[in-house]
Amino acid sequence: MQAHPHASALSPLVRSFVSHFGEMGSRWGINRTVGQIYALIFVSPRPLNADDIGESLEFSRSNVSMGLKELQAWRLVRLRHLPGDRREYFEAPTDAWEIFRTLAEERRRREIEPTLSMLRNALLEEATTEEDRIAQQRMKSMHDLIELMTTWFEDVQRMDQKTIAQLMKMGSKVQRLLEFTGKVKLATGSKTPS
Amino acid sequence: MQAHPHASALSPLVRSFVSHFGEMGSRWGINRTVGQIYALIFVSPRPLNADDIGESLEFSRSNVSMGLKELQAWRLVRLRHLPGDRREYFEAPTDAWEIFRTLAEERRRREIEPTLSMLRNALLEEATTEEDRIAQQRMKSMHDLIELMTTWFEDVQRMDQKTIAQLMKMGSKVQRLLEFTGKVKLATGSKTPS
DNA sequence: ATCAATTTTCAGTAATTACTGAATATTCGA
DNA sequence: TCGAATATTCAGTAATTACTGAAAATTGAT
Repeated sequence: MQAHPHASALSPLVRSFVSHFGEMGSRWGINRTVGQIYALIFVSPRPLNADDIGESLEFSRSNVSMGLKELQAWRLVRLRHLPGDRREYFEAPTDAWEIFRTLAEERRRREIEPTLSMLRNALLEEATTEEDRIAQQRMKSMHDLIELMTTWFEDVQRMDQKTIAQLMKMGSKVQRLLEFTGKVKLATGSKTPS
Repeated sequence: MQAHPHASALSPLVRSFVSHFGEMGSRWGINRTVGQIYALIFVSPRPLNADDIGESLEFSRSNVSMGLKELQAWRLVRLRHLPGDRREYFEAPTDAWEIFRTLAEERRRREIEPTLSMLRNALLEEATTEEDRIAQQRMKSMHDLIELMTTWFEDVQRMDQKTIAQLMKMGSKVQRLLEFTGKVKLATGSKTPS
């Protein structure tokens, strides 16, 4: 049932991780192949070259090449050279926060920004009919929420990891803190020093 | 250049909104058709039936039917009946926060939960090789981050909208508050009353 | 219970997207 | 500068996904 005998065997552990990312990738915009390549690089203890990948996953060389190109465009993998080897090797950042930030940024650039810009244009139009007025109202509330969230996200990204984690662990207890603050009246000299 | 003469004309405003959602939908898991149907319902001042939609967007009746089924599965539209009309009408929640929450929940259920569960299983395996040990380490950090974020998100979802908005508007100023708290030592009797 | 209105399903087809191998281009060491 | 090693492109094909029209199922009014 196993296809070719010459694939560098992946352990069952890695195999299942890789195949899950394949599935997930295709539920996403990313295709199955790309998901699998990423997963493989992510768990690999050393940088991999295109042949390693193609062999392990049994993809054609050209397919691997395209997949890597896409992963680089997403900034999820980076190119490296190993001394005394002409081939290109790839590795993925292992820090989960960093990965998350990269993904979020990239998605913002590709999906959120174009949407915001479309919405802004739509809101500049003069609505002539009642239908359009209502449509615009709804677009406005969508626009405002997206903008609020992205601004917030930018802010948060500037905080250091430990602080974010601390905040997240507090969860809704932050709320109480906020109420508390309402009473104390925080001295707001604003602005984070970059 | 306009295809068929009998489509209920959409205003340019609505048309561009709808088509943007089509594009975005296909970048997403959702397909173009479904994105457009959703956009149309979202901006419509009144509930729409399948024929309305098919006519406006020039999709076949069956395509609309499937699209609506998917949107219902995502809980992005809901079915309504108009008095004295046997047909099914659809409308979308207009509150942007509600939509966001629905989307987030649904995605969690479909994407995050299965991933967490795969990761948990992987972490239970006994790693026999060094490779597997390293792979597991990385999976663990991914697992922990996802879990932290989802738990946090659950917490936040329980807060009321106004509070969330308030918090988001503070952005990174929360950090200062947190530092401040460190000194005051907040009385933590924990747990939100459900 | 009947039947017209309405919705859903589904097999076939169209459109899109993914993948491959061969050809081309690039890179780097000698 | 040449040529072997390596990487990329691309036209053709395979696989997948989306869409349609016809048929079946469901619904609700009478």
